[in-house]
Amino acid sequence: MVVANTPGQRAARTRRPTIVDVAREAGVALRTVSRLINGDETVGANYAERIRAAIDVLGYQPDERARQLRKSRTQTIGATVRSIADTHPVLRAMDGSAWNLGLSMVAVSTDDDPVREQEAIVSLCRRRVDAILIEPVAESLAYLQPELDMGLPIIAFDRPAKGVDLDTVLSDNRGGIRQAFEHLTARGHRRIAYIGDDERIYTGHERAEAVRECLRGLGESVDGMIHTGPVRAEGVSAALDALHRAPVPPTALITGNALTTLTAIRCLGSSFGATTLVGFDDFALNDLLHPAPTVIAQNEALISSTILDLYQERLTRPGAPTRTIVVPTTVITRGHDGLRA
Amino acid sequence: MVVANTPGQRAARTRRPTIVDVAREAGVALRTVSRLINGDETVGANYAERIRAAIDVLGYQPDERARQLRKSRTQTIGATVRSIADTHPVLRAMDGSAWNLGLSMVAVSTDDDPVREQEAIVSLCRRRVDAILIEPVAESLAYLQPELDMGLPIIAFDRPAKGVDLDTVLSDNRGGIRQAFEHLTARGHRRIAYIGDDERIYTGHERAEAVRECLRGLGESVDGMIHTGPVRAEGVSAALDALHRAPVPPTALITGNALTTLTAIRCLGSSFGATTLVGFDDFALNDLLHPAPTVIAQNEALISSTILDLYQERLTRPGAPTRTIVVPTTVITRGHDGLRA
DNA sequence: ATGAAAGCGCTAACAG
DNA sequence: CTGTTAGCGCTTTCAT
Repeated sequence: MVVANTPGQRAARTRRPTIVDVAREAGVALRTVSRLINGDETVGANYAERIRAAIDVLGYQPDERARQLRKSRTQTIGATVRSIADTHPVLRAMDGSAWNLGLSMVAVSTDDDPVREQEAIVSLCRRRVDAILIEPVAESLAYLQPELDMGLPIIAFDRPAKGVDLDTVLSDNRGGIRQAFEHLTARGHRRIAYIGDDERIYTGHERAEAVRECLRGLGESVDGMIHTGPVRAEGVSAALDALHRAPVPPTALITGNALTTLTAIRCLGSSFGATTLVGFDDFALNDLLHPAPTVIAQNEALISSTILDLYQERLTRPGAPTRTIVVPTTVITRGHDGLRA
Repeated sequence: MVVANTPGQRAARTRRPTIVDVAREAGVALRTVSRLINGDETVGANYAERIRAAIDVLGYQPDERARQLRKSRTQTIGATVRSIADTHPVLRAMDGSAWNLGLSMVAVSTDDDPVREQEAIVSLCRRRVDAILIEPVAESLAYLQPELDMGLPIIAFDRPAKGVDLDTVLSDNRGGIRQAFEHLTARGHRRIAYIGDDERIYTGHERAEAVRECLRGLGESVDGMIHTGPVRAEGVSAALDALHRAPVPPTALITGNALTTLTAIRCLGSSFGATTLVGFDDFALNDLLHPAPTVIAQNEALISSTILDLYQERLTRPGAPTRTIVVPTTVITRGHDGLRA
């Protein structure tokens, strides 16, 4: 590790200028500066000029904390998500649209741990965010009720919140599985297997359940075709083995979420190319794989704008009944049409 | 899109309790509540109990804005990065270590646009973050000087800042390229080509320049072996073609960053497997590719801890000369040892 | 159109 | 060990 020291010293510190300094420098009242900053048109042009000059020469920058403390609004919406590290697509989409509404977004990770979830929510409340977006984890979010009563808009997404009545935006998990089945049956598959997330997780449950329904609808046996549990290499590998050794092996596989899809591909190794696979969730770099798997993609853009709509409406009519909105998924067909499992 | 309305109405709002409410409820002085909240041990046990009960019954949560306004510290460090969407590995690493120091991190995107960069920095200053971490973009960051003078620690990473003297943490770009050459020459390659980012970008320049040095060191011609420019499919594709049609085609290829590596793999398509490739930067899902490319990885953990060290030292000795620290890279050898370009 | 003054919710001197 | 009080920097009535 190379270290280079630059000789120059740093200048001595000056106090950070406040709005009072600006007012003094410009020779006007504090109030007038404030009005100019907040875009009030009723400031004399000559005054405005003097103030702007003062701001410039002092390098004044209003203190956002003080401003927010005084106004009630924070112009910030907070979000709790599984992991801030893996850039949640919904958040990414929201960040853009929120910006257009003059809102900032701040996200914090829960690691799908109820304790961390509550810490995250508390931290957001202490920052007095204008709204909270939650990808719920805990068995009960009843502790949110006081916040709700105080008028804080709280919206659940991806999974419904338990123990409390929240505005909610979900993907159509069952519809997505049906789309996967349509894709596969159109290509002649009937014996379709599923490997997915723990059924204690809402999306895991919904998707597995939908697979059962579809299989029954086809008159196919469900037995041994559904493998769910925490997504880990061993589990997926074992499931794959079991499927392979089944009396009547499946001809196609549906994986329940992006991580399962990736894990399955890793486990399949070179036999991946010979497996007909449809994955729930699209993921980055998907197209680099050979063959690239067909996926059921969630409509993050629509989910994001729906969340924002719900937020706006909640502001308008704080007492209105909560709503749950289900957003459809889409099949993205890629070049993966092998015929063997 | 399915919409379900839940009949329940929301309760009327109550005012959010303040520290005064807690004091009144507990029948103690405001000051005492404040001391309890801030972990002051000198609060009578019986009082403490009463206060805790009051906090609980009122659902009191201290206002972080007010607290920060009063204290000078924000306990937050801000960062400007190319894109907040693609989870910067350094930030991810920093988030963890910062947490251990009781610091929060807030990141905002620049899109490598100097205007957005300045907006981002200003926004962080207005939030009065305790320090700013910058992945510099602008031709001159001289406008930061007043902030520096006011004692705000500002640290550049990934590339040096121009027009201002900042503490800086860089990867050893040239060393990384040398490592790539060592890896390749050990496997018998001498005609090594390079496709990389625009040389107007610091890392792009350093890496391309290092390739030239290495090539010359081997006594090989540099002519036509180096292709740099904004990373786009057409450019990379054209470069690949040119390389392929060269009088003496290269036997190995170095790609200058993750995006170039991915783009090259896309362009190579099925001939990827027959290409000897070493990429600068590791990337997610790398291992899923066949064959998985060998990469020069940056040491994000070390970069992150170095940044934090620099920050701490700057707090301790505000006037000290700035330092530039260069962090070594590592070769991650993966199963990609084909012999043709 | 502008100026004086109150107060957002909190912490930290300073006395008791 | 506890209570009173003065601000942090800003917005915002309320008069002028």
